[in-house]
Amino acid sequence: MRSGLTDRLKQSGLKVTAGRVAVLGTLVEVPHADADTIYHVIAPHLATTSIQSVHNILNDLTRVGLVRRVTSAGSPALYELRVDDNHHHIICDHCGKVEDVDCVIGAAPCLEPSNGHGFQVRKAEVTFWGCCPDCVESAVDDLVQ
Amino acid sequence: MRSGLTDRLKQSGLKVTAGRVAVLGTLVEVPHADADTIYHVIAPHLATTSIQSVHNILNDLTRVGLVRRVTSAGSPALYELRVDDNHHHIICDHCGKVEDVDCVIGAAPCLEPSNGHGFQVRKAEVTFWGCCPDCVESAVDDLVQ
DNA sequence: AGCTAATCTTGAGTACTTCAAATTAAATAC
DNA sequence: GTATTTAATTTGAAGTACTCAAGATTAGCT
Repeated sequence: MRSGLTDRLKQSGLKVTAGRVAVLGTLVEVPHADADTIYHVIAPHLATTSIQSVHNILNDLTRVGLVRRVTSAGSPALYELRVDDNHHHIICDHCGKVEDVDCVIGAAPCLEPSNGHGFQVRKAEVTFWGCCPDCVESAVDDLVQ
Repeated sequence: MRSGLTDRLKQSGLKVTAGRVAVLGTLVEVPHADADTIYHVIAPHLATTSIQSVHNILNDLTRVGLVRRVTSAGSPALYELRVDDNHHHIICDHCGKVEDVDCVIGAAPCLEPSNGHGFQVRKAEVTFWGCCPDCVESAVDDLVQ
């Protein structure tokens, strides 16, 4: 299931190393993982690696576009395998679970701000915050915007 | 121009202290400021305060809803005076400048994801990334998604 | 197999933020 | 106006996420 990981590295001009394949492999299994999670997944298989190396690898992969970095309020950065669609994320307020969301309402209405202040808009990120099904039962909270 | 700051604190059940008024006053002047910026603005007027106190105050103000915390990739958190509309932000890739953007395209299309994975959606955050007018002249970069 | 540049390892260090205990100040009651 | 009570601030320490840099190692090429 992790076929082509080495090919993707080569095509991006990166050398194929055990660490990079392991990080990519982890992201195949865990769609949204932070650096620490990835480290704990691969550490048993790569005894000599470290959390710094994982950050290093993730930076490299992000730089060449194999991986996408997602930062959300008050949590460590998450990484996901880059898919070239413009999907977004929904995050659970309670447990922090992250799910992908296809771009809202048909086309991509969110890609054009009504007033860009003269900015050249390059991309738009949409993050939904809410309560995941598992947490909905436990509490019904304030619905402030 | 900073009339009503003390009233807002009282209405939120917070005691009116010099530090809180100063932080709110700073946010009136500087619409998007991080904790460090706020500290440097108020430090000359409140010699005994500290960056930790500023964080403390900002947390209190955020908790009661007087201030909104905005986190963006790779930068310290920014704070702004809460306005109860659902406006969003556009951030410059180069200089980090932040501007407000009214909610895209008329109503609030972004508040309903096409597939919520069963989440109870509470709010949506839209962040636009681009190049501000000042930086546009210097470089025309890659326009990746 | 040998060379070279890229990559990893290791340790230290930085930025931002949080925590906790003692001090201080604001709001209320007197 | 003063005392009381409760909340807020100060101060120091610590934690988390991440970056930097120097030397050791390894992938990919010839």
